[in-house]
Amino acid sequence: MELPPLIQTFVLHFGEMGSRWGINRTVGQIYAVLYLSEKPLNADQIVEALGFSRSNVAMGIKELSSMNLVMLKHMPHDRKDYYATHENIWDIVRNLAEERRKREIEPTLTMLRSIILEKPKSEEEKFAQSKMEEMHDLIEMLTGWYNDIQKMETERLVNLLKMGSKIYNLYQYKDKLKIIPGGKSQKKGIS
Amino acid sequence: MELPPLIQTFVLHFGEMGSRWGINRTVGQIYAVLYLSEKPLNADQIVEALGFSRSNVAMGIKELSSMNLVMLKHMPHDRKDYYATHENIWDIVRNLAEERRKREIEPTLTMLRSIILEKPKSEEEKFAQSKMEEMHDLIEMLTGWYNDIQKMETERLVNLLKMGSKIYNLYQYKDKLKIIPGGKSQKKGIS
DNA sequence: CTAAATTTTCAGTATATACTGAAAATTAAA
DNA sequence: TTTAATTTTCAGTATATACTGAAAATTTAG
Repeated sequence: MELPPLIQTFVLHFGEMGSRWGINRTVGQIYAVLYLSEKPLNADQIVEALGFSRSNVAMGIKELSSMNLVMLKHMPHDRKDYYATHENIWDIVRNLAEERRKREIEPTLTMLRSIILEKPKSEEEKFAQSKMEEMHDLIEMLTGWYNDIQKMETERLVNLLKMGSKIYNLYQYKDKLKIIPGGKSQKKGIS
Repeated sequence: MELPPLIQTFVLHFGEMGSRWGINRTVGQIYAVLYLSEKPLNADQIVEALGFSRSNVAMGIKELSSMNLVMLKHMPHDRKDYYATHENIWDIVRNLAEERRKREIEPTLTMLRSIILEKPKSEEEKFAQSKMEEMHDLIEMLTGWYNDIQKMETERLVNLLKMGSKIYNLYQYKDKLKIIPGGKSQKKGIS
């Protein structure tokens, strides 16, 4: 690998981090190289940059594609496949979140739902079921919120994030406020 | 393992899920058994329930402790160590989030900060640096929001979550609203 | 269609991670 | 203290995951 040192540090770190993110070292490094590259790269360029075998790179790309983390591109007069990460970093965040929901949350929710429906055959099972129900309701609340957020435009989302918990200063007055006349619309309370 | 079938399903699922959560099967299953148990359990009871070796259970408990996911308890006239999960499920969520921040986010932020400070030696490095800066700023914004949220009382947090993106209906009027006289307090706009 | 370029698959192998039993360390009752 | 109960550590082994080269499949230019 003969990447500039500054880039190499990032790439290696991303590879290490990968394992904590459910992707392996190879996949993490491939993603990092693509993220930092100004132009899309083909598989041979990635091999060149990282020193993995061609087949390993192919598998890594396959995994990244299945996670919607890279896009296939083509260059004029070149039949090789080129790959790039998404332009907008918020698209990446949204994709990552969605991937995690699908892989880490959804299966658990399904499992919980089916177990909760069963009839408990002992006090032990009854207690366990109540704990599972609690977990189910919590996850459902969190994913409900997440779905709401996922639908928002990025600009609005950023505004909300920047406000942080200060939004609560508004919330506590939700039933007591009224818009000062003169704006585009008037509203009493919040639906 | 001779757990009731309903509990066994949950435990096995949690074990499988563990690998996607950065903990291994053993650790996931131990956690699941503790979560569903009405009383704290000692290591031998966990061995009994799951069929792992004593030493494997010891290591699993050690890892769960280091993640603040289990608490050590003692029973009268019994010198064995007993373990239990936190009572309040929100404490669990907060702990999990904090663990992830420490393990998945903080190291990356540190690495990004140090690289951004270096002088780029080529156009390629310059571009890479700008991408890293973008990533850094995004992560900082998200963790800033997260810190805000982490400080909130659970009840308030739940209210906010239930509102979801409807909160934005409030936000857009933030500079235009005034509290209807007669409430406990009055405020113009938001600090 | 044929043939060259390119990508993908997969069985075998290497590497990393998890698990065990035995032995060491710790704890606390006597 | 001593000693029995209990927990923890660790070297060796088993298991799972990652990686490779060679061969198969796919793609496209001619």
